[in-house]
Amino acid sequence: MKPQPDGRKARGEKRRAEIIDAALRVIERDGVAGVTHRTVAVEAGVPTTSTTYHFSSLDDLLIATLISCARDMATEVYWMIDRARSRGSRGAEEVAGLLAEALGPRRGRTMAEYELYLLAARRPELRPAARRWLDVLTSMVRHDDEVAFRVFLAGIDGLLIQGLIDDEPPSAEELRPVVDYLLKPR
Amino acid sequence: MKPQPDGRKARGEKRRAEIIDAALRVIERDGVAGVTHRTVAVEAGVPTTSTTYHFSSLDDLLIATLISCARDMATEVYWMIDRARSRGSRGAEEVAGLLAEALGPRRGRTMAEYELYLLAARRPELRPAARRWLDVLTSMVRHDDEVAFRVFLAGIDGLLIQGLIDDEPPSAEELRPVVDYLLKPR
DNA sequence: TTTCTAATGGGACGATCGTTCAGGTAGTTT
DNA sequence: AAACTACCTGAACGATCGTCCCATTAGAAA
Repeated sequence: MKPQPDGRKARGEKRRAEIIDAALRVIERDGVAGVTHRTVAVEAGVPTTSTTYHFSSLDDLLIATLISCARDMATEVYWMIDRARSRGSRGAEEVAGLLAEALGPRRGRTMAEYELYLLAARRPELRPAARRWLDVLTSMVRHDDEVAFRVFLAGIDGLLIQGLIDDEPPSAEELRPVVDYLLKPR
Repeated sequence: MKPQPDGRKARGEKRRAEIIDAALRVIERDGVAGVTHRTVAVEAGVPTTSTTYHFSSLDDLLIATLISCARDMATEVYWMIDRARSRGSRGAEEVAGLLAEALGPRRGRTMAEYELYLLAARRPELRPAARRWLDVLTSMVRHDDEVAFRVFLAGIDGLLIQGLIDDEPPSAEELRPVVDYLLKPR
């Protein structure tokens, strides 16, 4: 890694990243429907033409944003598993806590993630990104029971998407027995 | 029920229903993002102003469409349970078949349903509609085990949304063991 | 028949959209 | 120094958007 290959490119990539961050905030707040060159530019505090310069089209910006979101999600899953292992836990408490957090303070982010799901349903090129956190989980944990593991993955997604349409987000305590059931071997 | 209270209103409501049907087809094909007064009007074969006459705003049209979609979904769930009961089945085969159908021939409709979910996540007034099929299921089946039932509901949703980002839709045979696991008492 | 009302549809207005362009700035290379 | 390149940005273009206006049609009520 060279420290300064090109100061101009470094600044450019930094701004590009800032635009992606701003776009993600717009998605969290208003959904994919709220993403325009102008709303993202205002959110990022840059002129409108800056978003068209760094992304060849609005679609490019949207795809880059959701892929970035998916990478963050996969990273979080990775560290959650790592944390649970270091405690020698089976993970039920960690999973219930993460779900409650995803449906509470991080609700906007969770909605953005499911908008990625739906976008990936219509655009095959986004599917690897949308499956990323599933792949991380699949590759990290031991599969004693293939079917039980698939049920676990589906259960997580179902609890999240159903939690999004609850009138108020469920607490970790409410989710705990369901997660326990999902993780309990038989 | 009077046969003809007003011929004009009858025609009006018929056209209103046709517009909703057209809007649903647009959502299935292009997603909520593809819904505009003009695209829906073209799909329905009516002039643009007709959609603005029957719906006070585009938002009203979108909401009416997704509520209609949710009602259809609830009706289907109702009859699926009824059919399974009349066969004396526990429903595993019916559920697996319904999932495969939802992810295969009826993929567009399924995507539309999950766009309703996400819209409901942002608009509390849509949540009762989005929860409707869950409520139908909850009210119709016996709850021996509350937690197991919640796992079942979450599992269905998770299998559907994950099936939407598979490269090719899973078959009923592939889904069967997972559904069996979800339904098996313990 | 006359009057009233709901539905219809052609046309257009202002707003906002994605995108382009051309000039300007600043860091890199020769 | 000059030449080059990458980034930046104000301004504007054409397309499309939601919505409104107003004349017309047709069924209901008088």
